[in-house]
Amino acid sequence: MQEKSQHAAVKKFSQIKAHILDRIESGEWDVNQKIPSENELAAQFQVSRMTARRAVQELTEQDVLIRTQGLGTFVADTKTQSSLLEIKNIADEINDRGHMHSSTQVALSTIDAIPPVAIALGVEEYSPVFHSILIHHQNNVPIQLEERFVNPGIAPQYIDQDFNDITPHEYLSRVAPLTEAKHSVEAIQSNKQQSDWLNIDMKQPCLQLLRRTWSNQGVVSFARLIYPGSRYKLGGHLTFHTSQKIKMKG
Amino acid sequence: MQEKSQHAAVKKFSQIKAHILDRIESGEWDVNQKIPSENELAAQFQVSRMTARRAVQELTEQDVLIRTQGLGTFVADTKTQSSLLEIKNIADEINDRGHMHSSTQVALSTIDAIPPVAIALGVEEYSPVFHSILIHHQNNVPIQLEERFVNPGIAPQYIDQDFNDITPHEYLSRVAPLTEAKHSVEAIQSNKQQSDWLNIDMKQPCLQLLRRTWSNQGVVSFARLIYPGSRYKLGGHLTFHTSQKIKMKG
DNA sequence: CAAATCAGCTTGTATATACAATTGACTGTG
DNA sequence: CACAGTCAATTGTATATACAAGCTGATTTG
Repeated sequence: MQEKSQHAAVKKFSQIKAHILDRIESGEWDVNQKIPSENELAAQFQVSRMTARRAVQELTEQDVLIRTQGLGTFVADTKTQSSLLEIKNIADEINDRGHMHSSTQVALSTIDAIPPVAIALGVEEYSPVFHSILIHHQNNVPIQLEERFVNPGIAPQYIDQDFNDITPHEYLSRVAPLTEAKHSVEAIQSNKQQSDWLNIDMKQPCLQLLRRTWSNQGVVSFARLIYPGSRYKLGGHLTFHTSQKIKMKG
Repeated sequence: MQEKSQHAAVKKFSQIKAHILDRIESGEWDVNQKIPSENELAAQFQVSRMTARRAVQELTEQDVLIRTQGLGTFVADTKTQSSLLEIKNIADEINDRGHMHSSTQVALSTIDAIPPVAIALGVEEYSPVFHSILIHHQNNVPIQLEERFVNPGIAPQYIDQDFNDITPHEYLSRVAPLTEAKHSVEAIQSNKQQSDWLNIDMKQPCLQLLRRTWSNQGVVSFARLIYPGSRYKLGGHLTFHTSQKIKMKG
């Protein structure tokens, strides 16, 4: 069965990025500590210097590292973080961390909108809406259960898609560019069905993120995203929030 | 020292970036319009493809351009959105909702910093730090368990306060104005002690929010905030920010 | 001793090349 | 006409190489 799809293979430079991030997040490499040079990384990972350089370069652009010509590369101070949690889509988040994202479509159908769904979507109660369920994996481990209700008036072709090829978020962004989104986060206990899909024990604590998205035509979709508490933290990583930074010369 | 002409001092890839930005800002290249391919730019500027690529690549990372493999490079829409969750302190949040906030001090002492706490606070392992535990209520119902570790070097009088009168957050804001904060959110199961304090059944799903706060003197405190899943949702708040102007250096 | 120089490391810029992956258009076949 | 296959263009990944430029520490020189 070919239900599974890999939206991206893990590139060499991504592996090196992930390795560097791991060392930093584990505390093995402290702030201001010098990290291996491009040549050392290249030798260690059996890649060319240019490939190692790319990994280091991209992390530098994200303010994770600081480089000085002639001196070396150092772990950046983490101070420039905001008190805002950035909610990104799961595929980008996984890829940004240098891991492999894949997803499995579990269901895709038209259902009658029960009142809470109808209210969230702004449609008539018991009118038909699209309903999809996907499981997202990081390195083949389930990390998010995505249940989504979609307004058929705004994305009428949603039902004809194959979400093994493209994520619902990606598809919806394409057909109805987002103008607004609202989130809420809470802790819940997984039920039997959810535990099965996420491959965790029953009644484990999970993060539940509810998201409503708008385009200029109205509410596009209402999604319930469930993450196993043991495998996911929201905002535990650097929120590089392209701020206009003052650069100081030391 | 050999003199160099100013023209040679400007990097080639920078010249190409400037050229592309000029075309976009002058309106010559409209939004969504296809721009010359890497090979065309390389030929036009008499550089290698990799150099032209670098210019286009950097602008893509700044959301000025959008690239699609096999298709080409296009001028991006000037608006990008990201949704951010705002984390507020519990007392303000409860008051903002028009409810009554109260808190109970459970513990306040000096302890030796075990390694994870020491790392979070940026102090020596097993050096003394302040430790407080409070329960916050909304309309007399427990809604947050606050466990906090405080850097004594920055708030030496923390240990002498009575946190039935003032919240730790309020006190710390007063003595060491916060400059930065970092959060992570996850789902956990409450243990016996936590369940008792929050007056909930054991092993209920809870939101755990970890917060590190900085002042300009360093890490002020590290807090673990636990909310019963049944009583609290982290509020969704949306922010749009238009892309900032890209300034070229050099 | 103090200053200048040099050697050796680092990152920065640039080139040339190869092949993979994706898209869209073209083309031949039934 | 419909469809499948092919092909060209384009971006994506990766390598190998060369030299420039900046920093540090050791060496040489005045």
